[in-house]
Amino acid sequence: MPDEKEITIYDIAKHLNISATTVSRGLKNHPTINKNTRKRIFAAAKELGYRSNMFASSLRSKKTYTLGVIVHRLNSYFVATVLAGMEDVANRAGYNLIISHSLESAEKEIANAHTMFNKRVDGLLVSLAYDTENIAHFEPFFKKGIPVVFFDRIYDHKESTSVVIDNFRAAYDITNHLIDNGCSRIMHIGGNLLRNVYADRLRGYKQALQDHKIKFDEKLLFISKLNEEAGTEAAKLILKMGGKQPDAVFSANDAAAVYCMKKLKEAGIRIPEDIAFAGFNNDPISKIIEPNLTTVNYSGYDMGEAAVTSLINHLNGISNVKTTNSIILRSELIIRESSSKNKSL
Amino acid sequence: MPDEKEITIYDIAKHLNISATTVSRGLKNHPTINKNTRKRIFAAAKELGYRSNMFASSLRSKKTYTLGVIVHRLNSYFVATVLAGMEDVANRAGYNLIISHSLESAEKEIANAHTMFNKRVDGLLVSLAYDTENIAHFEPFFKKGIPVVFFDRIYDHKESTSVVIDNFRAAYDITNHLIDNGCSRIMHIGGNLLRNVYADRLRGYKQALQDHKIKFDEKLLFISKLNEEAGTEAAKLILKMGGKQPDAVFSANDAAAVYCMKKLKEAGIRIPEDIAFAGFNNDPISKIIEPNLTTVNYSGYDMGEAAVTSLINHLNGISNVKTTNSIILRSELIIRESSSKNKSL
DNA sequence: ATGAAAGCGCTAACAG
DNA sequence: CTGTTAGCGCTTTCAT
Repeated sequence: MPDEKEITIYDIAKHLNISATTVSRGLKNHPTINKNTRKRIFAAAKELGYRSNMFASSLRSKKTYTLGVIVHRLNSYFVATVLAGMEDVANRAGYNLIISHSLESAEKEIANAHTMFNKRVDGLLVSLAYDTENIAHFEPFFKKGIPVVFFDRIYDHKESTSVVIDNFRAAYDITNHLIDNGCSRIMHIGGNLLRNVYADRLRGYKQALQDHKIKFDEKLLFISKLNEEAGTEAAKLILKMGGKQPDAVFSANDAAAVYCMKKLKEAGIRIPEDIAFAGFNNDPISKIIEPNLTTVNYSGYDMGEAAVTSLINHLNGISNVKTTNSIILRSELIIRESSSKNKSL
Repeated sequence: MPDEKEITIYDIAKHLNISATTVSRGLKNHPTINKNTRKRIFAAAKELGYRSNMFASSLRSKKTYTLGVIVHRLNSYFVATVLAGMEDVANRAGYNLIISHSLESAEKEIANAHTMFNKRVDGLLVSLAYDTENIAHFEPFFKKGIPVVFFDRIYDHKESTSVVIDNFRAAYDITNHLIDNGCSRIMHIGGNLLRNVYADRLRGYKQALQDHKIKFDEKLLFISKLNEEAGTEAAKLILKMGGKQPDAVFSANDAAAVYCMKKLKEAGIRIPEDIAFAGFNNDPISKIIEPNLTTVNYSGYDMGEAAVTSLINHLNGISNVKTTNSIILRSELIIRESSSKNKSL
């Protein structure tokens, strides 16, 4: 083992004939240390190959400069963009990210929360798993005053900030768009209603129907995991409907929409002529499927940025959870061929 | 701040009228501690709400039970699968993962390596960024005897293990497949040749050509970043070739293949009749594009599992980098419609 | 502007 | 099987 021994601030202190205290302060650019002394300290640190011992530091100072992130999955274009946004802001502020994923399982999310707690993150960023029923596993954070920010898949809680888009509005708009294109039997492929994103999208859908005097039909609601399998299942369901097939499908995400389209196309259904389609998220696959999928776009990067900014502000005592309860980001409807019954673009 | 004070092993010790040492050992299930005492310790820990202080522990023991992971990007189906495999094995062995991404930039990779080093990870798992030229930034790890395992995008280094598939062979096979389907002017969309994966795939492609007495044509080689833009560029290039267009394209990844196909289709080129296509990685989009894309499949999950297993074994002194230099995983050719010139499946 | 001393919470000898 | 002792490397009063 070529284990050169670690250089500590004491080594630097000895080397410079000053005290460890001064070195510690100097390294942190403490103002009470002579500028020249500081320079010498940094030079010595570099020369000796010093690296700070975060454990010793954290043990003492009780700050870790680490933020925990729990996402529902990693394998998602949207999530990856969020993480990129988070990392940018965090790094710029001197924080590091510990990323973990729940794989959509509440059980794993709970385990991750435990780990984060034990790693003593300074703050936590969470997008809930598909089937998380309550947030008891974050209670320890609240109790200790460790700030928790929810993003996208949020949970309303008086002690934490949420970063979201107006899912209700976006769903309302996209459903209206389908109706404007002459659709009236619109199927909705939704997700677990425990999750705000899916509950709100369903509400928006229902509201749009109601505002056009279209009666909500229970049979046209398909709640699922919104994955490939779910999309295929939805298609099978549609194919079994016989004459009462929908003339449009609004899916709460792009994946389910795309796999549903795929299956229907194989069965000879024409899109959008027979059935129009709309998704949600503007995933890259929405531009690969033919016809290209109408969807809702919102910036994961901005969301990540907003979430971390809010968290760090809070950590610095600049903002307060009591005043900032939620941050709403912009979203936009992207109309593509899959929903244009009249003309193909 | 509702900052209840932290419970330490001393609190437990006092509570139970035993020494801190015994508590420390008991918590770790040290065999020399009476089974009954252990039970009482755990009960007390739970009762008092104890949580271990990893900093104090790491400071003392010099082990962090943390593995660093540096991937080229997060936003990739393959990478996400790898991470899932890694997490499974790591967690089961009591290790945690710190994940970071270089966003394909060598500069960011270097910064990440620094961070990992300062966080004192017990071991490192790396898939290199697109343009990393050397691995000087991992030198500190080698020097300190911290094991580094490369996976997928590896770098041959005498002190570290690599986990890969036989890229040469896979590319050779897929090119042969195209030739067997009657193609002879096969274009290759490749990546940076600094990366083993792309260099090996190019070699496999060339070897297949040579074995069929087809001369390698420099004009049919397009080196790029293999992203959406690159695919589109490749398509433009093909369209400009006039009569000398290729009759097949083998892309070193699915993304470039798919976006190239998309552009060509818009221009009226028929696939596979005019130009056959093959990609690499079996990304979900390969099954969305029409016609479905022939590609090479290999399990990211298995790769993640293998990499972490190897790393942990090494940490436990079970295996040795000097004996295990590389682990080769299985891959398979998946033939779909995009390459079947004769009949559509 | 700098230093001395006292821990932060845990673990690793070494003793019993 | 259990306890005593002595730090790990750093930060933080409190002095000077």
